[in-house]
Amino acid sequence: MTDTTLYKTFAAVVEDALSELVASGDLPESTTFERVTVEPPRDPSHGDLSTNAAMVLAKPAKTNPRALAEKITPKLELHPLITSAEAAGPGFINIRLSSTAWIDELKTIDELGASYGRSGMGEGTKVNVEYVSANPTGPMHMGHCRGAVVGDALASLLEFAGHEVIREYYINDAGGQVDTLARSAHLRYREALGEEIGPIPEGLYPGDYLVPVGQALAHEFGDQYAGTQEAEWLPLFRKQAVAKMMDLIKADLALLNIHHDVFASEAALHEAGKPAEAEAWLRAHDLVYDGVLEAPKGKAPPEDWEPVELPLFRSSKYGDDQDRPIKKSNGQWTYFGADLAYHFEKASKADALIDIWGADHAGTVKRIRAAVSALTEGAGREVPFDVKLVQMVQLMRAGEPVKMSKRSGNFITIADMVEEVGKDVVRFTMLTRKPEAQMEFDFAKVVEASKDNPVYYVQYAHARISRSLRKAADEHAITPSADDLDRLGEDELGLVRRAAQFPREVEAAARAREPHRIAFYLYDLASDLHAFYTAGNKDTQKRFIVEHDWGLSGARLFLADAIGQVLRNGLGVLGVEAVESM
RNA sequence: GUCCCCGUAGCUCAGGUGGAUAGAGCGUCGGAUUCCUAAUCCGAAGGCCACAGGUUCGAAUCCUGUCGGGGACACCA
Repeated sequence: MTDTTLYKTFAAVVEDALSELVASGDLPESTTFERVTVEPPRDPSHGDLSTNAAMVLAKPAKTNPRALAEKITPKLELHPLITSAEAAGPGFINIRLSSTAWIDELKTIDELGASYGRSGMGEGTKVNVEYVSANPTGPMHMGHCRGAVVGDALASLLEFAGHEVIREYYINDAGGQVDTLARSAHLRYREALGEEIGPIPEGLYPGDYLVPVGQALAHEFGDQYAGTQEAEWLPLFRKQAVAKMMDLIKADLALLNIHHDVFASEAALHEAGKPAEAEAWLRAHDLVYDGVLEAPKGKAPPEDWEPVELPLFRSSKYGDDQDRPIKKSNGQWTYFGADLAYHFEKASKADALIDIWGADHAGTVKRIRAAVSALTEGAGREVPFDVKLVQMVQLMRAGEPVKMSKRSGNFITIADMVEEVGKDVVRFTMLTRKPEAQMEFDFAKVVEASKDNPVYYVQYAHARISRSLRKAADEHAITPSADDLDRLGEDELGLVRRAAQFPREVEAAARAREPHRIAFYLYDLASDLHAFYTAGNKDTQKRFIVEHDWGLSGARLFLADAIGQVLRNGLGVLGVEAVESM
């Protein structure tokens, strides 16, 4: 993809000027431009663009920033679209662009359309984003929601920034909690066959969502497993119940418009012998050894604690606090043992890995990071691994915390939530905070005070544009036109300036892997649009549609159309609908 | 005790991987609506960027320590 967007164009212009100074001997041969930035200054009165080049390069050039800046500015001013370049403050170079530059950018937005903001930055490298990965023991509840949305938006963002993305879900279908699920399902199965089961015993899942599972099992198998030994039905019921739970979970995710490409099964990983393979390799490289596990740190060790010899992975060699067991004393794999093999599997099919985890798993980051380093390094192809920890959402209702307990079966599901406030509100709200910060989500606020909700604010901006375009077409037969764009004034170009930052925001957000930045950017863009629009309430000459001045109207509608396009593109990345009317 | 995250306006939060005078929303106060639907806009007040050192031309941002909040420290998943 060619870099046709404005900021990139002028970054190149600055670099060309610097290269000339290298050629003329004003800058040393060894000069690199890595630290040189070209960006819009915070304070718009400083111009359209600002570069720190003189400040960054003064030291190697053995001069002071102002003097160096004086050498750079004349070269910049030769460019036809630069009206002025001057040294300011401690050595910034402030650049002003001719309005033609912004009008060109406006045309670029129109030309690129849905691709405006798309970047080639990722160079097609393959990133695996694993998110949600909720245990298949029940429907999705609020605790999963934030990670699901953040992961999904991040995946879209990386795609938009030029990566190939694999959206993956890891099904923990091998552990003890699946036995509990199977037993709970079996109870419901007996219930469906007409047995009186009474209250759900302690230790089983009480939720109603298992009732239809029991019915389905009764329908499929009749009473053949009703009175038999557990060993006869357990494996079957595990499989069946997990499959049913995954159907439930997929349906819940679909409500948020989240769809994974790959569902990886932990049980399948075991069947394929992957953990054993990893262990063999690690043992051969002295990264797994038989040793005694340290007693748990902190307060008192558990009462039944006794030292046992277990196969341990040398995660401490990679920065973890201690070595971690990959197998239990009963010979089964630990969760970590499987997870290690799982990540190695993923790494073999991608150039980079990202996991989205709940913050309560923070303690296991180091060991997995260690395992990925050890295994991918050993395989001769180190794969970068990044974990995004998503903090808990404190669910509130009118200022009061909403208590949730999975044990009692009393929890707010994603389905409840989407039904109550809508998909777009859930998604956008989850993205209006950086993920590693704790957040509150108050139903009452989000629903009742909906007009104060940022998602409506942004959507309304888009709706206003759509409405204006419709009205112009229906009532005046006017459509956007590029013919008179030179009649656009400073107010209009201000909107273009903001819109032109979208590609930069996309790249910055993708680099930092922080989709929430797009949400904040869209809010700012919407704010500019609303301000512009409202100015037309008082002064009819400032409206998109100016009666009897169809040339100016066409140009303003062209602008409106372009802003709408950027809003659509940004909302698209976040998976939020750009509505036509509200 | 160890590790991770957080600490910015009264409240909820941004702050582009070191830049110029720290920004929004809500709330408070004062304005704008015979409308391209105000789910909007304009203005005012409100700050020791937790605290103390350090790094450098320059720090809310990076480093160290202290304090405060949250979370994790099992062969669970």
